[in-house]
Amino acid sequence: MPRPTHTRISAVERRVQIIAATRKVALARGLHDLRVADVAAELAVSTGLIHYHFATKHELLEAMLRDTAAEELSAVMLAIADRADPTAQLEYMIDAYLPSPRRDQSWALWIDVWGEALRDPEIRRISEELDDGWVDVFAQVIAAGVDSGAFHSDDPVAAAWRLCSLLDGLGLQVVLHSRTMSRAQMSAHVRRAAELELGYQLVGNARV
Amino acid sequence: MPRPTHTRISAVERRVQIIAATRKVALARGLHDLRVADVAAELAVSTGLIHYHFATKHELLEAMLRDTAAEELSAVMLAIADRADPTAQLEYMIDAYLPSPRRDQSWALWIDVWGEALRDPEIRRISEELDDGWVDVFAQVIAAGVDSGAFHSDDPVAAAWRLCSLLDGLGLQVVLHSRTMSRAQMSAHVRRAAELELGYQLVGNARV
DNA sequence: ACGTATACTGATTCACCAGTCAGTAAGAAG
DNA sequence: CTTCTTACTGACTGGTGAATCAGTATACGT
Repeated sequence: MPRPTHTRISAVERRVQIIAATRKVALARGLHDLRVADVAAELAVSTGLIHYHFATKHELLEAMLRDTAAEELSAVMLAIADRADPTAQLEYMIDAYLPSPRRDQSWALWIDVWGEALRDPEIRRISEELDDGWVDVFAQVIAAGVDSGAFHSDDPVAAAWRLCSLLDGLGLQVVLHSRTMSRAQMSAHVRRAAELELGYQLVGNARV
Repeated sequence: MPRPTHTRISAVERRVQIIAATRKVALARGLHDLRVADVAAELAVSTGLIHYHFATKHELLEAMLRDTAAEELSAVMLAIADRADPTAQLEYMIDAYLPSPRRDQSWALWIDVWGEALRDPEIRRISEELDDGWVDVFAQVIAAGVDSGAFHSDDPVAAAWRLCSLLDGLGLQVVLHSRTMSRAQMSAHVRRAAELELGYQLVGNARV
């Protein structure tokens, strides 16, 4: 004799709630260890409710990742729009990409996503769009810098791919093997690579 | 009334067999989807036998990854020793790192390992040692090239970390999003980065 | 007030798979 | 040959967690 005890809210509102809770659990426990029951517990609702709104766990994760990726991208783009100077924009983007105590969970999430993406076309698509998004923004900033004479590059898009990929590879080291590489070392490496790539000195580039 | 029907072999031999079978299954099905039963099936033995030699699945994976990492590293080092010229050595290493139809499975394996390493200190250790190993070899080759005047770099180890991390980041794109980046594009990116980093022209560096 | 669409419950089902264990035989040692 | 160690079997157990579903209450429209 099951009986609902909780507040009824509209389906759209509930979906938003559930996605937020899913993100919270995924960041805390990791994508791999996330159980539908955890998400339900987070909202103090039944597991049945989660499945009422999302047919499968896979669908739930997909929605949450899509949402998170879009949010991350729009946050960077918004922050970039606030700055006029390409130099300041590049500085900001590099800082925003670096792992940090506050962002380590998010890095871990996307590293898990890479593994998931190997097996799952939908997830692969989401990860691809996020990567493309970052590269686009980097490329725009670099192109603007080339126009203003602050940087030079004969191919801003290619330079953006190299910078982004370097950030991915280095970030992986920092998150996985913090003993081997610190955030400060990573920062120095990226700044050095940006110097070489864009013929430009970023501030605060301590030697490794 | 269980009864053994198969050839008895020594424990050491069997362990080697099982590790090889585990690697095969992991490459084919992915680390994530590997079941102990698959490994047993691969050798046409019982699941009990696997657990007789490896107490847990985790122990089995650990042994297999340790083995695989060591093998990969010694293969590169051997190939490097065959070449006297630092330029040829660097060429070879970059080619060996690039994903290819033959190596895609191995890339997928290590990408899965990154995710696993997030949660597992032992696996993290193995991945760390492999990465350190590659960087060591790169650093030695670069240092040799600096001595011979072929490259210049004021910090071969740092340059090696940047090259290796770039390779990881780009390889990820190729394996995950082959539509976005091809092996040829990756190759061009790496060669371009090596040029910038080492002040040196590698052969065959087509523009992207 | 009444009916109906819809949000929600939670016990249950179902499948999966690592790890166990009692029993069995090969082959080395004496 | 007998004994004893060691490799090996395969049915079974136990834990896990996604997904189901019959039943229940709420809110909204009429």
